[in-house]
Amino acid sequence: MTTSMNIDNLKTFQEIVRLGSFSEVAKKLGISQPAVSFQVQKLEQQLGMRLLDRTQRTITLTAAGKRLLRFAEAVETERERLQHDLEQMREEISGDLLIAASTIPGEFLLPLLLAEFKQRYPAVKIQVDVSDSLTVISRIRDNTYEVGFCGIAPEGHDLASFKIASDEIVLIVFPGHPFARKGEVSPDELEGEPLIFREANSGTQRNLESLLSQSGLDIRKWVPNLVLGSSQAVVSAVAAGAGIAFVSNLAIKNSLAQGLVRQVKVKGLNLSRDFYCVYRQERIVSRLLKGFINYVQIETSHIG
Amino acid sequence: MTTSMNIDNLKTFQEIVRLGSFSEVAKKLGISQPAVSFQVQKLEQQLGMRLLDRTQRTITLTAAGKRLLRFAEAVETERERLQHDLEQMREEISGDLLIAASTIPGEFLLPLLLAEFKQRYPAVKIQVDVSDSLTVISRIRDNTYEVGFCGIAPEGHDLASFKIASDEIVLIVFPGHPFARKGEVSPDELEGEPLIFREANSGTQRNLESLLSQSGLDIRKWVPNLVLGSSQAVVSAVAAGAGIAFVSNLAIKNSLAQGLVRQVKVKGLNLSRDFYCVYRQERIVSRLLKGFINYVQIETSHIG
DNA sequence: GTGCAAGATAAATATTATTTATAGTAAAGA
DNA sequence: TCTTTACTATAAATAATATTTATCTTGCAC
Repeated sequence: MTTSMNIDNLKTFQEIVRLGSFSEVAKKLGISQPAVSFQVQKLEQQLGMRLLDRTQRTITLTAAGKRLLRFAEAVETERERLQHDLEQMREEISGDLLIAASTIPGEFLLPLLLAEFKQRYPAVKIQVDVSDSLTVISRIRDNTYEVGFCGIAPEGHDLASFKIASDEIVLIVFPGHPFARKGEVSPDELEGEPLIFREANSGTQRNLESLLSQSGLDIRKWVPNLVLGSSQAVVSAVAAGAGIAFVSNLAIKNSLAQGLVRQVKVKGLNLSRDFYCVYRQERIVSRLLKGFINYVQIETSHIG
Repeated sequence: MTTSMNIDNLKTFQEIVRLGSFSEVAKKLGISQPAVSFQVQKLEQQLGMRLLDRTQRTITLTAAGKRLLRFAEAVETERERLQHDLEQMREEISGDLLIAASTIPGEFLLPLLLAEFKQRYPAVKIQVDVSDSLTVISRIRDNTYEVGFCGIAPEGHDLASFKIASDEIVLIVFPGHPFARKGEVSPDELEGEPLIFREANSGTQRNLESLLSQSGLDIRKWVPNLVLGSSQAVVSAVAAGAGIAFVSNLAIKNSLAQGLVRQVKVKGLNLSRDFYCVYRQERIVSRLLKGFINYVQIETSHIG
């Protein structure tokens, strides 16, 4: 009966008092009107007192409501101070960050991560250089870069690392394609299918080729049906029915959910890889680097 | 990403700092250890910063963690003040409360409601007198009582009322009884069944008899197999297989959920009724009465 | 190394909040 | 007085979140 009290509910309450209307508040907060009703009911039940006398046209605070309003304001003030101080602590984090990344992380993982990081720590300047996984690791080892992101966990005790994401190269087809119904195909069946690629000299493409050949599938013997300039373009082309393609599952989350493309298993082919954040433990001296690694850890902690 | 912040999470956080151990906190708060982990993770994600450096043996606050702790303490202080002031407002509510109630509300609804009310407003003295629904209404109308609870919504504009509960008289049998499998029986099938009753002169029993006879079912022609002194005793006897009985569904919630008895429909019999809280609008002058009615409204608002 | 203690994680489950659709209600206008 | 309107309340379904149980990982002590 004495359940948690949610700070959002308090904000809703404050807005109600300010605007004098449940539906206005709902509009303003981008939730439905019943949600506002329920939030008030929850507060009233938690406190065991009526907070608002609501008639059709007017909403008046009860004595208890007035008291709660003061509480809400006090909490709000404190919360703003907290926010401010934390910002402050983030501002203190400034400087340059030198990041080495291999293709997939550099293309799919880092853009989002870095955008959010920059928003939180605006004073930080970031440079990302893309190469392959082995180069990333050796550049971290020789101190050319401070942090690296790659598809190989480093050996040896000089480098620390943690997993940031799981990735799998998958075959995608457009939903009307015969493969879509089968769900799984054998490598032989792929021959003759119109394949869509990235440009042959792009990192993603080279990566793909080497990965597939490791699994015994040499895609170079297939003539590409279409060669495009970005992974997103490849996905769009598949969705449009122009052919089939191998892509990272990190690139197709949305398109899959929207049903624009279908994922098809290839028998005997398992191209899942983990990606790691790599750094030299003893290089973590700057607050910036420490903050960045903390940040990456927290933001990726939910990933399998 | 900037989701609600829960005051319970703050408390958990404070406890962690105090006890220095997730599992201890879990034990103390009566939740599982992973729940504590998750709460901390949620806070860290909301604030985008690491709050606790946790190694196997020790847990240390980060700078951000220290700041959050101060916030948590501030909120806690404010919450205690709020609590205190609301108690105060409740203390001011004192005096005598004269309640008239008909049998079912008096027996099933009010005990719980009044117990909680007394706990909140300890200074209040309550007297409940039980009679039948019509008497309740006329006693409210003539100002003998201040509030009434009965199974009839009053006519006329001098009395205000609102629904507090829905009740249905149902036939219950023990789970092994042939009726239990059928789920529905006709009134004729009831003849010869061992019926269990309350004493003939109890309010509940008289009520039941009149209700059933209104539906064309005269139970007085059946000889009771067993006569008991309380509704709970009747339910227990049915659960023990001593016979079948008509009872209010308000009395069997638990027993039903535990599978001790089964509810059986009787064809053509619909004995559902609503119960109301009744009062004279213009008599609500005392803070006590107002507080009581508010309280009842809030506590029963979830009822269909 | 082996075992232990403490936190992290995964998957399943329980709980809670929110939405959509609908009902109910007082006030305003015809 | 009847209808319309502009609100809030409610129900049922759904979505989102939190919690639990079971298991895993890891650093530390022995």
